[in-house]
Amino acid sequence: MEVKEEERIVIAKPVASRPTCSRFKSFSELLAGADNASPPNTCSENVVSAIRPKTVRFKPMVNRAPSAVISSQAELSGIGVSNLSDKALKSDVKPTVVYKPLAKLVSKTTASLLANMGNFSASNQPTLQPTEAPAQHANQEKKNFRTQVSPNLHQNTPSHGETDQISEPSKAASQNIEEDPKMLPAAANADRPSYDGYNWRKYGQKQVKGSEYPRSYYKCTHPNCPVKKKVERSFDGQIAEIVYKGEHNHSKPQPPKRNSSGNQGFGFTSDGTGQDTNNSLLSKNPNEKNEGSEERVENQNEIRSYAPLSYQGKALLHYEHVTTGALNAGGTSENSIGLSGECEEGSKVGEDDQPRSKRRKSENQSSEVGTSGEGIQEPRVVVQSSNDSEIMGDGFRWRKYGQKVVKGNPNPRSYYRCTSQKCNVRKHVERASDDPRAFVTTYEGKHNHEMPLRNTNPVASDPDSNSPATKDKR
DNA sequence: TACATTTGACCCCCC
DNA sequence: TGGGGGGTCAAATGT
Repeated sequence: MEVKEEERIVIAKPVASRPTCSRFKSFSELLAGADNASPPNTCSENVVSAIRPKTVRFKPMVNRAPSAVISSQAELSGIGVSNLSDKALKSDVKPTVVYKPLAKLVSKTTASLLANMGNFSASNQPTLQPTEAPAQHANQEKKNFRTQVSPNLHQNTPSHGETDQISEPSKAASQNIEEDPKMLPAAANADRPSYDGYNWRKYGQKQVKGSEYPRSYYKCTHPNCPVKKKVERSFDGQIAEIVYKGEHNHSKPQPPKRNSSGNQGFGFTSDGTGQDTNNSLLSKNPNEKNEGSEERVENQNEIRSYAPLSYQGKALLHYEHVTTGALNAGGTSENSIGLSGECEEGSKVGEDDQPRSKRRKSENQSSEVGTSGEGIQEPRVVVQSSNDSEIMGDGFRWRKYGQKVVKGNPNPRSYYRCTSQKCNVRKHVERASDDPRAFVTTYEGKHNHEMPLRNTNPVASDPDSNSPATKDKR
């Protein structure tokens, strides 16, 4: 059957994370199904097997492209866009698309970018990413909101959190893209700038216990730059978590301004941490050391969270996404974001031009990062979300201080503290073992302060804001 | 030919 | 003090 065939393809594909099956079902669902013991499809199994591919290189399979796209979308949708998809998904058995990307207006720039994006046919992206991604990103970056939203609610109201979610999709897309791109010749990927605007080189990947996702290790390619980051991606290709270590001792590399074409601006590709990139790109703030900052965790997984449970229950986090980078405020910024996500490809495209080595060199040049003129961006302000803390669905700002795998649940548990100085409230979040899509949040203590306002406007809103300025100060 | 990614293996840290 | 696990290294592989 068709499915089988695809599965096969999947297997062949190195990227375990992206089960081709996605087309049929989202990975998460598959997982869920697996957990439930009711394997949704044969695919699930296959997928599993595929998960740990041995060095198989991706070959840009013709077939794959479509599938990939689809998957990406699905994933994306799943991630961010829960809204549309939610209904559909829920209603449908098709888990594949958890969320569908909402069609949103895209700025011209975005459109152009998209258009430029090579692989992704305009068809795909434009609809998906451009629309959502941008908006989402902006939000995301704002803070990594984790919203606990009911599945349905998710996107209905594009609230911040939602937006974040949305962004996710974009990210997801980006990620997917990223990954796909990875599939691209290695060289092409090399040192490619991520959304955060920095260039990263993958130096390792490992399956971490308790984590469903493989963890990838990246180093900043800038000479002498100690910054490293760990990226965990969900099978969907979504970034489950990103942790930065160290601070960049250099400004962001300028995005290659090669062609005037839209791509240019985004030279970056997502390393897999697409998120980061988003910010950076958008933000272009030279300052952004966002990433660099000690450790930031971005969880996007949550995006999928479904039902927001009250404190105790299973809370679904939309996603915790902390974009390292700044977020674009407003939808416009989105463009960039969305782009960014997609940009990978675009970026790649652009970068392809240059020899990898050059790319690296370009990094060094980064000093001007901010300027990148990629026309792409609209001067939108990008707010950098502070990676340190994020406003979660519960409306409070939390800082992740640990993660651990607890018995009884294969999923890692993340520990958060309320960032309010006087507040001792803590909570830990973990995926429900029975329902990977659901997050269980347990709170300890009571807040002795009011819930921080969430600003819709990324820039202004966060006190913590990650606005570049603030960060810098920090 | 050069370079990036993959991945098994090793090292070190923490419990 | 030992074991487990995370993080890093480096050869192999592929583009």
